[in-house]
Amino acid sequence: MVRLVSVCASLSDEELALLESLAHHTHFASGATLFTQGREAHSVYNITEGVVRLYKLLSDGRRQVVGFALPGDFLGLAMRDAFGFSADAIGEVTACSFSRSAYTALVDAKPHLLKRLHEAATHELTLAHEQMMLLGRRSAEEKLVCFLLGMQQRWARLGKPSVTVPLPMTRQDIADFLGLTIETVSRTFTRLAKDKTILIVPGGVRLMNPERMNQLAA
Amino acid sequence: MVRLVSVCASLSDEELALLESLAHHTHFASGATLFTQGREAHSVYNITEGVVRLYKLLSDGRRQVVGFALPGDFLGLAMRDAFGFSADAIGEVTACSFSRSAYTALVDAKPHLLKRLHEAATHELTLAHEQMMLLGRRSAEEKLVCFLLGMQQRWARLGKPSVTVPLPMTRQDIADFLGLTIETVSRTFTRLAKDKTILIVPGGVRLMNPERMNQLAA
DNA sequence: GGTATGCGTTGACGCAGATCAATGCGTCCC
DNA sequence: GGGACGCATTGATCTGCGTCAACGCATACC
Repeated sequence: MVRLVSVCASLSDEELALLESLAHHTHFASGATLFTQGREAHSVYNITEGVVRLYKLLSDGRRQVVGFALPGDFLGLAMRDAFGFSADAIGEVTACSFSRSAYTALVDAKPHLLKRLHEAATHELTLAHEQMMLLGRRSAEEKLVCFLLGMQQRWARLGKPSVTVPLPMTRQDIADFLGLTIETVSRTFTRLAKDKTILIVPGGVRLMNPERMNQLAA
Repeated sequence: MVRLVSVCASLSDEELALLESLAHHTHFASGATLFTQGREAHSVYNITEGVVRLYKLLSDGRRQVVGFALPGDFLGLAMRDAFGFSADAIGEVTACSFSRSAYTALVDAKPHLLKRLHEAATHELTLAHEQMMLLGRRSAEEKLVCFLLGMQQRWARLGKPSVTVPLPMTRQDIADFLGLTIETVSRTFTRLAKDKTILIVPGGVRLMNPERMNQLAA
């Protein structure tokens, strides 16, 4: 889950063309699986359009969503041989896929590309640490507020800055990302809406009091 | 928090000597701070001896321990300019430190070293995802059992395989790592000891029923 | 129209783990 | 010795969030 845009910024036109020639454009229907935890990782994906849910399962069915991949994000890097988590499409998704061997060969040949990938992985790790703080030490309200601010920032960086944050994932997805239940997520949304901190709109949420939210996210 | 042993396995003798010549051996007293979250990252550290607590703080003092660094682990890689977390010594610690600029130059010059570092970072990310699952979806008992098994494995990989797991960190450190309170950690230890699943010994824990523990960790 | 299915909301109640508080038990230092 | 301090344990009580259950409200299909 690494942004290709930034990764590719260090490539020459020639190298970009090479990368493009290796890519397979693929479409995934809503709910379709891109790949499954534990399966051998043959491909690497770059999301072109849509949102992807990344998650791990426990044997008894408990689920932890480890992230949501947005357009530009790269999937399938963080594994030696097998995928460390599953990924499926939230709504329609288009992606470029690369064969793992071609990807590995390219990376071996281009050290500055590797450097970008390493920077990206390192950034992911920082985000993961933030998420640990959130999961281990924050209240339900703080979790939800941090989530909304985080999604807003991510959409903004993709060139869609807005106080209205699109939330294509279900309440259950959000709950499994934040370590909560669907009921707690729903109740917390309702409470924030009653506060006039947010306004719940179809397909998302409008941030009405970002100042208070930033204060809660501290 | 990346193991230098594995990183360095890909270096030639000459390169290892170069690395060694860049290193400053440093000693830290019990409780001493190696570096602080948010400060500019001038150095990179490799732990030689002892255990280091890695943690983030919230403005109101809530703490999340993001990891424990053991001998061989590398610290200070996951940041562009500033440290993303704080680190301090649990007991006496010795470490090699490298200036950040020397480290950067070396990495730029040795692509295969970079590749090792990237693999290590990627492994860290996988562990971080596991920790998210633990923090978001597991019960107190499961958290503790997973922690103990994880520490046992790490000591084993360092060449100290034993059913007696050393726990140099305080109960508070463990609590802050697992997203619990000190009281819950203490009570859960006591319950596991009454079960005869573990035996609490000075400075650690002896695993008496690894089978049951593995089952709980699922 | 009817009813089935999926998602979200709301309410009543229960419980795992937090909080508050006391006690034990080392080690250190005077 | 004794008391001060840091860490761990244990008990009593509280509470945030989970669980269970009902209901609302779309869209879909017969």
